[in-house]
Amino acid sequence: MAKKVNINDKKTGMPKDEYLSDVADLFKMFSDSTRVKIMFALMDKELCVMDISSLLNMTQSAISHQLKILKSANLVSNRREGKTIYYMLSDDHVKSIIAQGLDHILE
Amino acid sequence: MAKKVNINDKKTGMPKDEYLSDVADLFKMFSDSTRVKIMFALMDKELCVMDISSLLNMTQSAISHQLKILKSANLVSNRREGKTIYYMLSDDHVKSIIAQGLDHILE
DNA sequence: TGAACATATGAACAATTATTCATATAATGT
DNA sequence: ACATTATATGAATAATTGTTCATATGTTCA
Repeated sequence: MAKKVNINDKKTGMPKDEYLSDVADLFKMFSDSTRVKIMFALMDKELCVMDISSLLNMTQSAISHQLKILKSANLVSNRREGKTIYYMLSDDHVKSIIAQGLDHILE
Repeated sequence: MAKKVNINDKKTGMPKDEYLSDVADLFKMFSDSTRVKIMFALMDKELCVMDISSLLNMTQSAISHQLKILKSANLVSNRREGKTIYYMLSDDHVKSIIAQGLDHILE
């Protein structure tokens, strides 16, 4: 039988503060339209920084800053190929979270 | 045959800016731990403002402000019963979004 | 080695935001 | 009408955050 980890607080019955804070931090990554656009663009294929900045019509610096934030949250990863650095989603969850968001607003 | 609404931009092939901004705005509602806690608490049952503030150990005012924000995003609704106002989730999407967030961080 | 290109980074700034405090609104019971 | 209880709201404040600008780092090729 699989071990069941208890994430709930004994008093409130809710998940411990830490977990719900982590949930909020996760969604914070999706709460900025630039980041959402970046992640959406990466759903199909990997892209380099310049690709993304011209696709979104934003400066290389702005994109680079946001990519760093997404990477620190482990939502994107990258690989270098010569001078170019390609970014990709690091997790299928990203796709389904965005899909669910679109679902909700289009309902 | 159902009518297919095109939400994509012709140039980029991505959903139009407006939609991805709306997605970001939706997730912004889930990007604050107080709001996440409130919505989690409302998953089971409706609660009045005082219930929520004592459950989360926060002031009535802070909770009231956040409830207003959630209501303006149509994520919660309320009903009055005498002096008391009960809040509830207005949408099953809320549950599944939070569940998916928890899923991701617990994986 | 040096020029050219791709990306990263730090500081600064404006804008947004969550909470607090004080007070207002609304409903109830006496 | 008045005191009490429940909730809402406006202003103020501190903290966080996204973008810009200037510059640094790292890679390639001649």
